[in-house]
Amino acid sequence: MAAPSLSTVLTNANHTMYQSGMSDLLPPLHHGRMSPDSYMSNTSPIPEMWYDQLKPHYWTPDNVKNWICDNMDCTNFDARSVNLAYCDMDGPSLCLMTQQDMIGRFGPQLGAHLYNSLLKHKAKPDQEAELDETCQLLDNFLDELPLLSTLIIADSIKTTGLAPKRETSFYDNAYDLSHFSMGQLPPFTDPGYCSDQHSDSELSSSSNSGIFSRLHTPESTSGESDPEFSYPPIPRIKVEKEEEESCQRRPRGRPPKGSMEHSSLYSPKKSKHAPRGTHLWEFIRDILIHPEKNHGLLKWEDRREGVFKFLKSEAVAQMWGQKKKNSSMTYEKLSRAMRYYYKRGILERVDGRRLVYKFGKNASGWRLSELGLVM
DNA sequence: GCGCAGTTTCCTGGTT
DNA sequence: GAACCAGGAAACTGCG
Repeated sequence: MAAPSLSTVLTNANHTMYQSGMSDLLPPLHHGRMSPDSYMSNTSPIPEMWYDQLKPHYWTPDNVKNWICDNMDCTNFDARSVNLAYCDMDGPSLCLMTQQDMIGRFGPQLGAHLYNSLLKHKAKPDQEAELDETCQLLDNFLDELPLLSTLIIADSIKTTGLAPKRETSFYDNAYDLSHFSMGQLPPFTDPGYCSDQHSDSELSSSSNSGIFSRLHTPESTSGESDPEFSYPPIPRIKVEKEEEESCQRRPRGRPPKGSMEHSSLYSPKKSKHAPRGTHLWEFIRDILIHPEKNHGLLKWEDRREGVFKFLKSEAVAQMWGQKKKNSSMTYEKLSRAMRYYYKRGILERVDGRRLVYKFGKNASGWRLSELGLVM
């Protein structure tokens, strides 16, 4: 390897920056994305290649340095011939550079290589777009639905005997909680499930930050939050007949006991071209690798080993149910599906630990190397 | 229509 | 006692 010196220097410089907390000073990334280093905030070391997950325009100075290092490594370039100060720039500045600028700074060989690499990165489709559906689901789930707030209210009633005061007018339009006493809380309602009745505009009247600020997730970093959400099953109230009819759909799986008589609900109606969607383990993975959207639903126990834990098991199950248009999903059912992954090597057992699972050899897309190295 | 993968639902029994 | 785990069995959906 001809370029260890500068790589080492830059890596050490990065490390010093991170350790000194300077990364906190980096400007926030666009689109609400977190800086790559914060992906690793749980248990993992500093990422060196997270720039690969972002458009060059969003790269931080660290991302740029790592990118340069990688290119020097793969071209066996002698790092000693590069002025370190030339590497100090952020993504937007880098994107403004012409090929001549690159060659001027880094020489004809490395400069041309860097310029081509930059073009590739610019043209590369955003990998995170693949996660948009899950992200959107997370946003919708936390932003539009009363579930978690309902749980908070239920919890509040359970502990104090009093319903918490409502803070926004959102529920006044969509769910008037004052109509519900304990045991008659409004059901988890899926806007996609009944999209005819509830347009996004009707339901999305509050910002993420507003909802998030109202959510209390005190255990989100402790790993001991499930009891917080160990609420009794929320009874479903009857919905308007009109809504009911439009939302009627034969649920997947074995029909609930005693439901076979209701043939109107189970008339064969198949949409051959409905999208299959992601699998459960992919859904879980996508939540895990999007910690900025996670908000304490799941957390990595051991990022390198792929060990993770459900912090709000029922909430995740409800989200999964929302994705699959199945409002009766529970953690019990979700966990059964998870256990089927053991046989297939997608998950591995983690004995003796509740709510803890581990990605297996047949699970992909969660490893740092997969997320950061693939061009 | 068939077969299969991937759940979903129900269930029993065990553990924490 | 509740929540969770394990796994068998049956039923269902989506897709080739």
